[in-house]
Amino acid sequence: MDDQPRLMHSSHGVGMAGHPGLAQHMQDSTGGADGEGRKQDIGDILQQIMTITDQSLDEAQARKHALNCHRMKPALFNVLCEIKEKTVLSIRGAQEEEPPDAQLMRLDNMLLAEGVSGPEKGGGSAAAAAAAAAAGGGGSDNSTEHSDYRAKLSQIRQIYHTELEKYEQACNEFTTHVMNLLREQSRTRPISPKEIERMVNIIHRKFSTIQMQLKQSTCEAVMILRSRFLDARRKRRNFNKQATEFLNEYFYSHLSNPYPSEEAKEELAKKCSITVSQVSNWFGNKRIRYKKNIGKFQEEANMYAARTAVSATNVSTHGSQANSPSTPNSAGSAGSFNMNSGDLFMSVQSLNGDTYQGAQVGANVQSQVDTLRHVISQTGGYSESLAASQIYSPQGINVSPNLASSLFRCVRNCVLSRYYI
DNA sequence: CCTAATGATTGTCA
DNA sequence: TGACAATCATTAGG
Repeated sequence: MDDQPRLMHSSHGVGMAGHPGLAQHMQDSTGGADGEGRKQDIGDILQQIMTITDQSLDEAQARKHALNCHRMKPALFNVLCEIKEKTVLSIRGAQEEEPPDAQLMRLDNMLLAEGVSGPEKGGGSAAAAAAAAAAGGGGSDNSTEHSDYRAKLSQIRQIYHTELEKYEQACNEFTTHVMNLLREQSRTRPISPKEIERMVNIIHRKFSTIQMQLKQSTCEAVMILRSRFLDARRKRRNFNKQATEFLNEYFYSHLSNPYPSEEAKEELAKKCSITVSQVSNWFGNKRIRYKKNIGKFQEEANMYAARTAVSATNVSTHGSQANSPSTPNSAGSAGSFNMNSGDLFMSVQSLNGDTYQGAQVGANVQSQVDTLRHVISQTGGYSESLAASQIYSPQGINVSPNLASSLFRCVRNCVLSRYYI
């Protein structure tokens, strides 16, 4: 406490606690004749008061009692009252009510929003979810990070509440102690109930300052936790295998136009447990990387084409519709788009396609043949659809048109010959 | 430890 | 605003 709690005088003439007959004493003390003797007495009393702290507790109590019973005590009391009245003016100005603290309100709001000072647990998880949403994160270990965040937040919450309780308890104890002390002192010096009340206010203000520091530290802790959580989410995590497969499936089956609509993105996001923006990122990356080096992705493309063909065939053979098995739901549409609508995506490739590598083409063709063999053996022979699919069209191979055409024919013949055996 | 793969970010353009 | 291109930063495999 930097500013000593000074006793405040209430309005003039208010009775002092424990001293209803103060005026009487005052009049008694002013009319005396033996001034010298009284001065001596007062000097003694003051001396005793000054040395009271040097004495033991029992001694002090005894001395206090003796002072209370001293015949000059009322006179001393009056003097104290006079001094107090004189000092009141200089003190009064310092006792203004503080306006509601904006910073405290901010802290309170934040603690409430973060679920630290809220009514019940669960606010923490909401905040965690909000943080996750803000980070745009998803992913497989989503829940573990959430629980980690929740655990840390509830730890903070617990510490906060424990400390708060401690402070409140200490504040109450101290207030009671001071009030008792003042009541006790009011027997020897003039203290009004209002002054006691003011003293209590001062104590409460001091404790609320401490509370604010606690709130501030808690807020800081939450912010640090939150930023760490968000940073962790911002870290790159590879998508799980299944998610990548879903994305690749879509990409290669829509190779002619690998630009999923918003709805398609949402559906993919749902299937892959990632966000729509992550889907967009993935397609953005995929398109550009595919375009940059088609050869590298050829095998992957073949694999997914084969896979979709297989699944399409399975669907068509097991399903009730037996009309057109050559048009698998996604691959088929892409294929037909490719053939009819001039394949914008791939035509871009043809224009700036400078990645021709002879050996690579050989490998590509070989891998295509292998894939097709595999597909045929799986499907029990179904080649027309595959021959028409964009993967095996001349445009689908990143070579000069003539070479591509001949290779394409070669592959198709190979396939057809196998089929017709 | 090096390197390729890959998800995310940023700046630019139509 | 979405796509693209370049780049960053992290992960994973040898």
